[in-house]
Amino acid sequence: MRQRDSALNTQRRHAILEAASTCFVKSGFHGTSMKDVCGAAGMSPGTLYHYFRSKTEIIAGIIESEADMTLELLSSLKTTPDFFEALHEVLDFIASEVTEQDLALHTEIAAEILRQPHLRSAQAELDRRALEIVSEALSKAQRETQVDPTLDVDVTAKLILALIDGLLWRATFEGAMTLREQIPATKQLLSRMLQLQKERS
Amino acid sequence: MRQRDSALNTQRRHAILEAASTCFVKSGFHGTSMKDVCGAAGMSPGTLYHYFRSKTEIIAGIIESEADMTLELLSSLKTTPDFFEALHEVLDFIASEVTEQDLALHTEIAAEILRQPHLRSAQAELDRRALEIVSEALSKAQRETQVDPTLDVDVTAKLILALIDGLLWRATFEGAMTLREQIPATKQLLSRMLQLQKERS
DNA sequence: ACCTGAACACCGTTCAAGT
DNA sequence: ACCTGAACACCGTTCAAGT
Repeated sequence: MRQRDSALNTQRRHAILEAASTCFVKSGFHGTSMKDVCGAAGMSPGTLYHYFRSKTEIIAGIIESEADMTLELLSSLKTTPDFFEALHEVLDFIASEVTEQDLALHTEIAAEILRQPHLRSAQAELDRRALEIVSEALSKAQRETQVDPTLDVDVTAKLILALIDGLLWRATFEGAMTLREQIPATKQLLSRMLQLQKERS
Repeated sequence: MRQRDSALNTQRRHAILEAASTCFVKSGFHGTSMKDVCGAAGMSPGTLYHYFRSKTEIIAGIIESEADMTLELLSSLKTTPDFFEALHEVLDFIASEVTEQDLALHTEIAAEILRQPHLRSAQAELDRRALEIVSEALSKAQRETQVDPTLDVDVTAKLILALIDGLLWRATFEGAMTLREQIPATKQLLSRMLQLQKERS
């Protein structure tokens, strides 16, 4: 994407993303003007537009760095010997690391993803990769008879991700504390959903 | 909220909401200017601002009418003799009635809810009422031994709503068709989650 | 190339003036 | 009260000019 990548270039871009994140958490995406970001980053509008072509591209930069972390987190599901233990670790990580501040930024990002077609297709691509990781992890767990082999892995993977997305969405309104309270029940739900079923009536 | 409610008043407000919805579906919330809404509704800016104090208040009006439908849909869970049948009907309704256009409007609404504090607290209030309905329905189903009595009704109700929200959120990127394909697996998941458990191991 | 800051186009909202 | 449309304040972005 970027043609040149000098030390100055990456340094300035990073500084802008940091400044913008701070502003977005404090005042929201639309509550902060480009002038605000310029002030926080200590540069003029012309300079900022030299490194980012638009306000949306700044959000895209923030999304990109968050996406890497998400995919890395999910990857542990593919390498672990115990699928359920790894799944619990993922949920615990979300519960412990997600602060009110993170949720505020997540909210601003989500709102802008919903609005901008370009960001939406980037998110769709991220979702596809996340889905692939979880599907493969489920297949592996099925082969090792840890997970009910009658389940369709793609559909099941989508449900798992939908559940996590829904929990984060609701945490936006109810706060990080309520999210944390949901975690044990979520683990139980996933166990009942995925584990080998006994014959029943 | 409104002090006077003459026929002209309600009629004009309704016309504005209709015009705005059409514009938002076509161009998005930020893609449509107040001038666009004025044109679609056939009135000048001054007139529009006579009936709605701001662009946000227009979205608030749309949300209000959608919220009523949501709560009414969930209410069937409380009155039904068969909880699972009613739950399946709710899911089927969502799958059948939600068109790509509905999702587009839902997306714009969601984005703005995330952004505006005033809308967020309105959404939180709606969530609280939805939660109450589902919790009560679960309690009733437990008393009638249709649902596992060891489950915490509040936590379980939140999980059900989170799952539905997550499915709708993902449908935003993957389309209404994919949502429909998820419904059978969602029913199975909810059955495993809620039904009386046989002893195991 | 990297940077400045004034200038431009646009949009949400207001308000003096009309009926 | 209901309505008009010009005017205001603000914001994302650009560009001539500098180094």
